[in-house]
Amino acid sequence: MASIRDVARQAEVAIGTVSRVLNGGSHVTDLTRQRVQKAIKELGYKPNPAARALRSNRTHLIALTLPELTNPFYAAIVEGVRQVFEPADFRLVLCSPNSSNNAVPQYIDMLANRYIDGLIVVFDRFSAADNNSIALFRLGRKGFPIVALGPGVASDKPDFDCITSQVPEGLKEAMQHLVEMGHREIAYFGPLKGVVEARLQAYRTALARHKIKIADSLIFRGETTLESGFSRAEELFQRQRRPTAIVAVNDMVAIGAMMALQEHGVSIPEEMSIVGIDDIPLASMVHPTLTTVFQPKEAMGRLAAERLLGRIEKRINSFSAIALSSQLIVRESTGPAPNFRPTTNGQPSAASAQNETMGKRRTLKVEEAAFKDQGNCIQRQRAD
Amino acid sequence: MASIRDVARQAEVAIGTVSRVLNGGSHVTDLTRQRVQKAIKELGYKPNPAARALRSNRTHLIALTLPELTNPFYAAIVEGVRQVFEPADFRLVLCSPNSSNNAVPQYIDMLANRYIDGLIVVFDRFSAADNNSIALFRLGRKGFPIVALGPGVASDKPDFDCITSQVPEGLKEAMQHLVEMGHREIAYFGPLKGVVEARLQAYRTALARHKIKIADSLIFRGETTLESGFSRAEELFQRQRRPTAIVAVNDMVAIGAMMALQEHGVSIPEEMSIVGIDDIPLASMVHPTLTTVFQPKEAMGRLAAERLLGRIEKRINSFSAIALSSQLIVRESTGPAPNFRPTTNGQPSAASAQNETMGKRRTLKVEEAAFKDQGNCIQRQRAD
DNA sequence: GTACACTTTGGAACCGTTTCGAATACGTAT
DNA sequence: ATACGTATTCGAAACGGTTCCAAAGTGTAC
Repeated sequence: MASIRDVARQAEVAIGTVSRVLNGGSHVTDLTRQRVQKAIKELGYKPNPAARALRSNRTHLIALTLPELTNPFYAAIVEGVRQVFEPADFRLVLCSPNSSNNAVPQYIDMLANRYIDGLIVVFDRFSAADNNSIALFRLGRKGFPIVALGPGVASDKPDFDCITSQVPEGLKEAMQHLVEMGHREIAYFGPLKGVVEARLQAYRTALARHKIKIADSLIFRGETTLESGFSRAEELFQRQRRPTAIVAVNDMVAIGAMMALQEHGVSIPEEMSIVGIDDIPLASMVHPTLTTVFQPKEAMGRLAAERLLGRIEKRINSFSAIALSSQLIVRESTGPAPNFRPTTNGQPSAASAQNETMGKRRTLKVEEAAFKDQGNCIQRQRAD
Repeated sequence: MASIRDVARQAEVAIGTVSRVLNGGSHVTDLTRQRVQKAIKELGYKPNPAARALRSNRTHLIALTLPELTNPFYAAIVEGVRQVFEPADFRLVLCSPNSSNNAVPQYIDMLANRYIDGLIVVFDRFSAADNNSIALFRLGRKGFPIVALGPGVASDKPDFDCITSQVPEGLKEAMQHLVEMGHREIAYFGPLKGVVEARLQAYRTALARHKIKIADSLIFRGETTLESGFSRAEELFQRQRRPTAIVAVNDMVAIGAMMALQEHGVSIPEEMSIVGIDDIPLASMVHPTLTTVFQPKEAMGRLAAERLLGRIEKRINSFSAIALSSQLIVRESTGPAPNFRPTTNGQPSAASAQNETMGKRRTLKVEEAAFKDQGNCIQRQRAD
């Protein structure tokens, strides 16, 4: 394998000159530059990244920890991150959790040990106050480039950037939407703890605002997977009384629930309305299409990547907590509750009036593209 | 940051001695070893991976390219790979395709440029004869540690190991299963080209063996995603005549199809039988549970990792094409075709006899665990 | 022709390991 | 006490880049 010395010999210049051609290239005549580039091409020379990393303290490697691989929400974030780091000539390392342990410790380790130049941590459903986070805070304080990313990461005084989206606000809209259509028994499917706890909290707050009693029996504890949504929905059929709507912690859970309901012949939204969160591609492809709280996933990924790159290149040295805007997208999976008649309509509600021909639900067409590239609501910022 | 010199000074030994304690540790007295280890702990010393990589030509980094992130099939493979590389103190880099380009080129590059010590390429649905593969073959010939992994990777004379599973054989069983239950119009959902082409071929061969005409109208070209399965199944409803069974290129497609069918009120398997391939966890959780061709995913990952590790450590220097066994798992999503009566039964077939009470389908209980850790059918092998 | 400023190039030092030949310490046989 | 073999330990030389300082080259003004 050709080294920089071979190139220097071939081009009849000093190794320092070759290095200068390689990086930036200032203070080199065109003539010598061409000679060097010719030699590089002839020898098929590629700089040794280990040597480079050793001398410059830059591995040009970024890690991105993901709580799970199979949720398309994360795929969109990865895409956004990549859009920033690929042009900057950084390589991206994806880290998923082991079967036994969480993904984070291993990659905290990689950061502390200079395998990677920076770390984007996508917090999972577990508490942000666990051991990993403590290690993360410590590294952040020491100045390692870290960005936290995810649904509802909350930290009062972060030692790194926190990028999130305003899901609770979007969820508030969603609850409003359901209540307006007469839903009073609204179930929640999802974890009770961790970074998505804010969603459950938003659900509760919204119910309280509308003076609807919060029934623990309507809160279904589960994971964030399709499977979990499926099995929670199955549980509904062991009950004598069912809710009229389900709010799911994310789209995968919502779609899992839809699958189970449709299998049992429950028609959506006539008999049951369903709301998801994320707006993954699948949400607009299933039938009925899924009403969901849009998150600007790629924009979150891009923003996280830009902040991280800024820290690595020492352009940025303040920490921000940034929340991108999030908004309800009404599609086909939500409709009026069974028996619901608008209050302006004085008729008594028919006993079990739901059927295929019942008045078609209002379908707001939201301009989705408008969200795709925005989101710039900086909430807090503090100096370095 | 403490370096090996700091440790040597603190422990009052030479740096070479510290290095020996770090690696293996032969030719060191217990006393000095303890002194060194004490110093390492006191200083919080961690070897610099860049320096290590530079000197030893080992980055201790392995890349694994995945065609897509969201299919659980790949998650299982990742898990198997990890089981081998984590104990060996290698770090795993996951690579997913960009929105614009394939994942492979970037990571071929990483291998050629010594960012990583080895590469496991999971071939995607695209042809194995494209540009990437050619670059891969070249690197393989040059002796870079590479293992190819995936459903139906075929190469007569590989310059690296190829790990696959005998899906065509399993699919043959599945077709047999369907034909025995009276199915004559069996659709295929999946890509027509690429490494999964062997599946379509197996489907065709099986039909031919049973003297069933192969109708192009029953071959539904699609992707390998849930969405694709969903939309192909939707297309069925635009036809006046539908098949009685669907064979899908993988479980995600099969489950997508199930979703669409159930939404339209088609009961499975009474009106439509469905067969998947892979046996992802979801397959045994949906209702009805999915009949599928099991692939030993973790075992494939482990085997690929072991071969790769062997090459990296220069223990192995031959190339093998290894196919692990794959087998049909019959669950609930397949049953007798509508109108089907076993030939031993002389009764004329009733006009549209399918209903809930119709004779329960035969349900083979396959001992799944038996597959989990085996699969050792070496097909071809050639010396270095 | 000489002094001076400025650009380009050369060459050495350094980054933090591993490795290997040389040096030392130690134990045993003579 | 001396010689010798073996088990440890030392210390220097890589590995392949980047960076910085000094040297050389070039052009302009006097």
